[in-house]
Amino acid sequence: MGRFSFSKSDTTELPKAYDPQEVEARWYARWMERNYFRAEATSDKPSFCIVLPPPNVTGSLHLGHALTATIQDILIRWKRMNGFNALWVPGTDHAGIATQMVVERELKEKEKKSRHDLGREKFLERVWEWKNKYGNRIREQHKVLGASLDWSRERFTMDPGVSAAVREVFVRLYEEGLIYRAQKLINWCPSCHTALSDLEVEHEEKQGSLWHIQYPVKGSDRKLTVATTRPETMLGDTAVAIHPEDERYKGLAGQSVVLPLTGREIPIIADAELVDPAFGTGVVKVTPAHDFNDYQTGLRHHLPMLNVLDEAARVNAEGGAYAGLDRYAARKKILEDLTAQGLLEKEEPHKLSVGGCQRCATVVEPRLSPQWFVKIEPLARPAIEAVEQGRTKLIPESWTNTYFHWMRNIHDWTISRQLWWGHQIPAWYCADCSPRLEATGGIDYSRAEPNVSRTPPEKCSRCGGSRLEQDPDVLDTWFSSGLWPFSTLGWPEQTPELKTFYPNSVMETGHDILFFWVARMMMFGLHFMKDVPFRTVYLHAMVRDEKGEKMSKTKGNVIDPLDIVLGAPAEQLNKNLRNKFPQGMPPHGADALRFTLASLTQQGRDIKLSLDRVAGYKAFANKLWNASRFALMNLGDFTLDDRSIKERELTLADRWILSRLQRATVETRNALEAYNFGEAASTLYQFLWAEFCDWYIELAKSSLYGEDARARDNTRAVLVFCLDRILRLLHPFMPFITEEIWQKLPMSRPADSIMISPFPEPDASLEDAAAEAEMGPVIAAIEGLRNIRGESNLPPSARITAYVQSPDARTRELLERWRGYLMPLAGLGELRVTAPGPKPALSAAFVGPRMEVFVPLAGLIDVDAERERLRKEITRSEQEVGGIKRKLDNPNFVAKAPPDVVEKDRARVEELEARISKLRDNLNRLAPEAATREVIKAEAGTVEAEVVETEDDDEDVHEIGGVEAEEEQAPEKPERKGGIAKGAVKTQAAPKARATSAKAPVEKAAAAKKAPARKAAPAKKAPAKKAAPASKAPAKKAVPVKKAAPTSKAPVKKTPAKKAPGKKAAAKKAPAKAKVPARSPAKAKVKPAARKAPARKKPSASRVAKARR
RNA sequence: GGGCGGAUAGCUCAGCGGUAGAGCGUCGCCCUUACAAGGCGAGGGUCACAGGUUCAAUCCCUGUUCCGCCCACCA
Repeated sequence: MGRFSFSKSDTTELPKAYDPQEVEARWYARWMERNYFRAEATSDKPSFCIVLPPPNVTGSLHLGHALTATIQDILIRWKRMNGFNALWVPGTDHAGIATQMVVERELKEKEKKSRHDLGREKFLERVWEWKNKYGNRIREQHKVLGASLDWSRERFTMDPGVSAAVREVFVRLYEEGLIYRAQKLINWCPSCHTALSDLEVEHEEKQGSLWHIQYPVKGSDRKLTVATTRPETMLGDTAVAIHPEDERYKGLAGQSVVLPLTGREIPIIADAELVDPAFGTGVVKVTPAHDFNDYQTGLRHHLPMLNVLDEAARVNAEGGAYAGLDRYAARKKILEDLTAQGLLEKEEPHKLSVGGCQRCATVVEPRLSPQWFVKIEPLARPAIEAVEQGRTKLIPESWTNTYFHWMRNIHDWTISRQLWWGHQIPAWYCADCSPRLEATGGIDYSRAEPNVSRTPPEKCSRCGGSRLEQDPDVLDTWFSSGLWPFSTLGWPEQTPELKTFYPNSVMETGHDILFFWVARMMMFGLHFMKDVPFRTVYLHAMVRDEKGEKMSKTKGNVIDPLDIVLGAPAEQLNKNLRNKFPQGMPPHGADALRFTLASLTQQGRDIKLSLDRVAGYKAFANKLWNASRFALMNLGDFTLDDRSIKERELTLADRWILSRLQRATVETRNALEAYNFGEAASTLYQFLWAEFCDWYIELAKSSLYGEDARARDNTRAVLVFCLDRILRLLHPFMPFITEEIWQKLPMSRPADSIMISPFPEPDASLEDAAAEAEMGPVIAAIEGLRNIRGESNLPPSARITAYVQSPDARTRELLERWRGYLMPLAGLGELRVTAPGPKPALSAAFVGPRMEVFVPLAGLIDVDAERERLRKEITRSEQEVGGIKRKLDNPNFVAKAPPDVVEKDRARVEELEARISKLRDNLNRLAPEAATREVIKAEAGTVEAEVVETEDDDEDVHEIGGVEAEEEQAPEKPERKGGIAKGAVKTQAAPKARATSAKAPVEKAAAAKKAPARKAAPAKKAPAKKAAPASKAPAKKAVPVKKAAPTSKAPVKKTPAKKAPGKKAAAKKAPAKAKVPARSPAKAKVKPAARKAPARKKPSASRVAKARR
């Protein structure tokens, strides 16, 4: 496509805060209009295809769906930007039981009717109406999330095309003998009145009882005691079993017992498989029609199978006196009767696992009935092999074993359901030649032979009769979804789509449907397409609430993803959320939700979604917005041309950020390639915030605001270049905000939307190790200075002077050259870079790599805090060096560890020791005794401040007191020693000379101003402001004008009064004080404890360390 | 009864042989002209417990204890 050049009108200034609502609504519509989601079967680009796991049509998206949509959209957008013909197929599932139940419930509530009252045809019309009414909701929700689905290919599992595929598969499997009909014991839901597959039964451990019941042996006085958890099934007993080797019951096999209550006579059989002599009494009642074990036993021994329950699990006519009773009522009655007859020996507590219906939780009843089955083993075998051979790969890999285990122990699949909503089974029974039921005269389906056919047959293949009735049952929902990877592409027609997009590239879904769905797709895909349905299966975790609990309506902890995105009034929220958001949930935007979900993605575990996290990523979006806003505000009429960025003459910061960008690009791509969405997200988060915003933008200001027009334009170019790349890297995660900003960048665009422009390629030539190395000292110096400032609680407005001494000419040259970075970022008023020499007296010091940085204390640094800081640094370094030395002292280590590791440690020791000695040195110079005797000579221009000999110059001390404001400290100053405040005092050695010196006044101003502004009095700092400036700091330009307050020192005087407002004097000081005394002891304690802390633990330092790496 | 995960900072989680990282929360200073949904600084961890392998273990092996999940026709 052509290039779309930037036009000025596009660059409206960005609003100050990002408003996702407005932006998101706008872009989705535009993408749709322009057909960007459409993938063509005829494209010559490599194809990449994902089919969306079809949600239930009548449902509504939950967070699990949002996770699915997010991950898949990331993959699709990423691939699309990488030049793939990326197809993402949307669709919905008819979800048999679930949907039918919903409609039935409504019918009952609104019209007090059952589906039988309506009849099949009418009822199905209702369901379709329902589907048409609610079926669009899913689509709209996906749009809100930004999912780039190809809506032109949307499918529904009961569409004519997909239905034809279902019939085709059924008929072919039947013809191949892989689908059969049989009367077998299956799982039956007495409430839904349908058969269920094994998977649809959920087992739960429950506390039940084991009842011991006596069965009189026929023709003797002996009684056999059986143990059972389900006494009601005794009505259907057709034998009693003992273990053949059991001495206790020797000789009984072959005799019979009289079944209590019914008087029926049943045989005693010996069966080693069923009976475990050690369990219970060693005698088992056998009920083949109501228990899977007994069923097998019944087959082995050719026992009669006596069904005593009806479809609702009530006792049927076979139950004699108990007929009509519900199974549990029957149990109760039976136990009572047994007790009355003295046959109930005892009842003991017993834990057992009970199977419940997945849909309605009703306890499932094994039931003998005619059903359709898929003979699964022949289909499972190739599906196992495909994974064994790696033709399909599961991610995380740990699922592979689970998959194998299940597939190797798989049972035939019960596919018929006694429902109305679904694919009616394409089998017809002949009314002329089928066997009839005696009772009703209807066709006896358990014995009838079906005519299986793709279309309704004209006549019966057996007798030629034409009165054919279709099998009333429908297929398991998963039968049709199992075909999804090819049925959506037009199969059984040989469409171009099928050719282009099968096998699909990735199947992305929750691990909870590995068996339900993924395994079935594998089997069907391999069988009918002769190839795996997809190359990769990515299984994501389950989304839980922030406490790790499953979200469910009954728990009331469900969070609707759309509420997170769009916000919601309080009354619409669940109770937890309502507590958290009494005013209603604020909108977070789809981008923030998506980024959150992507970040939380990690292998094989539950995802606990916390809204605080979402809020954090909303802030991230805002950060991106504002960084862009900053750029746009500072671009002037600049437009980035197509010339390579490297041809420009770049500053250190420019080169550095480009190098970092290159690394972030590689890392992001690698992470995505490996499906590490969380890592990709975190890489981008860190890069944008901690490197681009925290460092680059700040550094760039020096050239952006500078005089040099060329440098300014070059930095503008780098800004735009970086933003462009960042936005593209981020686009798959945050499609909306990235598009919105990208459209405003002044540059020529490769396409008119970011979503179809190329994903950033790594460009090794941008990597610039030299630039990263050069940034090292700059960053180190800035961080060291900030640390000093921070520990003394200096306000940002206070300018300080820094003396940097480095033995290394290169370092000195660098710092000198890039002083434009150091000064603003470290808040310097003045910077002197020299070779090592005399150190400024009474100064705070930072020992960095190949450099020492000094900040004269003159009036603003808290000496006590500074000492503390140094001690801390020393301790840390000592601890680290101690550990390493211990290692080096071990001859084995030196002998066996790789030489580079040893070398590294040696170097580290050297470095640390040098550092420690410098730190000690600096600490000593701050020793209270020393301090009293030092005088700062470093006045105004005298860079080379000298350590002044010990002259007792108390002036500073006095000054201190005199230094106004500063302090209310006075009162709390702990003891003084030799006139020097020893406690945490903002001391300042302020020789009178200082007054004339450059900085001093400034700091004073700052200090003064700060005092009043104490946060203690949150609201009004207004007055404070005024008061502040005053002091002797008249002219200093260093003082921002605005701050420089009016005139007189009068205000200053006032300052003392400050305690009144409750500023620090009152509020903060007090606590501080308390802290101080406590501090020492505590400190002592802390110190030892702190031993493990390595020197560079400060986050920023490590961040940068990383950055430098 | 099998199998699979997990146990790391107050919380949620990364890291997975060379003595620990993020986000949120906490504490301190700041409304500094991109952003207070913000900036700067700080504090916070015997990496569940016990053995073993190794020069070196949060990381590998074994066992234990707790959590969680899956599978299983345990009368």
